[in-house]
Amino acid sequence: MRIVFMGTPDFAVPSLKALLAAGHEVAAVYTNPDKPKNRGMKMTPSPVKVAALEANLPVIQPKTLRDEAVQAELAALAPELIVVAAYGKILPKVILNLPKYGCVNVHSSLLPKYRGAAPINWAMVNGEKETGVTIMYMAEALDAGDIIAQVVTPIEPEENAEELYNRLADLGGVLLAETVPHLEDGTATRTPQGDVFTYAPMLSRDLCPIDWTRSAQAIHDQIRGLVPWPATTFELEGKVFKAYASQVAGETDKQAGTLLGSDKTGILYACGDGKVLRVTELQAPGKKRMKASAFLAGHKI
RNA sequence: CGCGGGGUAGAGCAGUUCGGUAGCUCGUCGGGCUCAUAACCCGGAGGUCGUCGGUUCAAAUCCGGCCCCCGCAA
Repeated sequence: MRIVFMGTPDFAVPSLKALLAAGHEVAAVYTNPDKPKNRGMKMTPSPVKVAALEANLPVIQPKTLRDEAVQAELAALAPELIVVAAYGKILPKVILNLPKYGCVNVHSSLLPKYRGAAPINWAMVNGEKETGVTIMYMAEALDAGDIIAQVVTPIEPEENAEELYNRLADLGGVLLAETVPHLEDGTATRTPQGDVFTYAPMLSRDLCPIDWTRSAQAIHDQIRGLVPWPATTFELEGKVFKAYASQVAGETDKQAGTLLGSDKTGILYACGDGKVLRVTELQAPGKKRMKASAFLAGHKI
């Protein structure tokens, strides 16, 4: 099938590769323009752009899809299907109606739960036991289209959002490759999402500070759910540290937020439910992310 | 020129201000102790102090160049 692919971050790369591996003709890859990032604000291409160039695919990076010239260029590619995976732009109606088989989206949640930008993180932060990937037809409202296919996966108790992200990205590619033939032969189903849904808005720094009065499990979910960005924060020795991994460990009668000390593998804090949280991976200001055991080798707590 | 930190033993750090024997914690190796240990005790190995040059009797430390790394910022 002749497909135009649209995506930007790492999450979209397995989907693109799955289409290629399945032998589809990818006429072009749309991705967000290179942006100045990192130290020195160097211009950085998106992961999808890198993957597309490796595959010798044409890359198109419009600033907006509302521009008529951009739309005409897309129409000229004559896609039979447009596949969108975390592209980062809203597709106007003219584009939604362009391809013969429509526009489908790979979304990393079990819709209608967690529509929006950060479904993986929110599912974990909220302590969900399972999540998944949904392929759906795209509608004008964000992540509101009819569901074509879903795959469910458990959220492992000690997994972090980065690991889950990678798993879901791969699952998305697999599910996409399975689904496209059904679109082509007309056996794909369409299930409306209904009226009940939730949103997973963009992550922000407001979500980062630890509230030690919450339960140890809730804080644990927060820490692992915000990896690698924006990362949960806590204060130590008057400085703001980031926490990247933790364990719920034992009980205490100390007040929530009390620094209980440290052991071989981490720094111990009292939480609101009388449980202890052990921070096992952290990052000091200006330093790199490291195991708490390494940090403790050079710092007395 | 976006802001900032750093390169010292396998890891994490101190030492640099004020040049003078390379140090701490962890790990590792060997031995001891213990019913037992990510416990404790004793002993050992392991470092061109990023690199090139300069100053000096003497440079991890002072001066200059170069290389590399990292954090913030999304």
